[in-house]
Amino acid sequence: MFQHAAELTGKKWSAAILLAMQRGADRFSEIRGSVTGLSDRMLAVRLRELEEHALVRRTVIPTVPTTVQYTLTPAGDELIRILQPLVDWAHRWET
Amino acid sequence: MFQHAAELTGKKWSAAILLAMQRGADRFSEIRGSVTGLSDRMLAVRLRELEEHALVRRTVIPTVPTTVQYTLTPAGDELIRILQPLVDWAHRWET
DNA sequence: CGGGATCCAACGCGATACTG
DNA sequence: CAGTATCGCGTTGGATCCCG
Repeated sequence: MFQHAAELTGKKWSAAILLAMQRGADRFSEIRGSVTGLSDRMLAVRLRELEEHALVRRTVIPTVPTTVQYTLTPAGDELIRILQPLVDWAHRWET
Repeated sequence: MFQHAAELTGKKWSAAILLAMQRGADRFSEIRGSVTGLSDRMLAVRLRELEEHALVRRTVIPTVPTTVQYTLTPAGDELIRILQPLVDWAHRWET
């Protein structure tokens, strides 16, 4: 059901995180830095959800200290493009 | 912010209600009847939210007993059309 | 750097019962 | 017909502290 997609993207920060990733943020601290008000915990929780739903892929890079890279999967990439009209809609009708 | 739109449509039943209205349901009991599992309370709550956000207009018709008509505003109508690609996306990627 | 663990207040929403 | 009132519990999400 589409309900899942709507509830997932409707959750606080989810869409903001995806949009940040689309803008090029691919590391934990980059995403957190580009979304104002987002806490460590919520970012971690959301990333796990997005990963479970196969919208985001998590890649550990064995450097010291280890860095982790997050990339959009094809499904995630397509979703974020679909979300764009919604962003435009919000601007058009906002009070 | 578009966050509001995402959170609003992400709430349980919201999108289902809008879709029911697009399919022609314009009275309280019609909407409730066309969305399986939807309770009186949740429909009333959602309709109030949607009305506050100017996606739905509420019109009281002074008959006996009084009937109430719900119609999509231009904003609501546009939103529901924007939501359609999301529905398609969900079908395409669902596991 | 990239998180996990815990605690807790606020919210979401289903069930039930009642109303003009 | 078109709602409102109340209860009760599960879920969310912010704060804080800790870790490899």
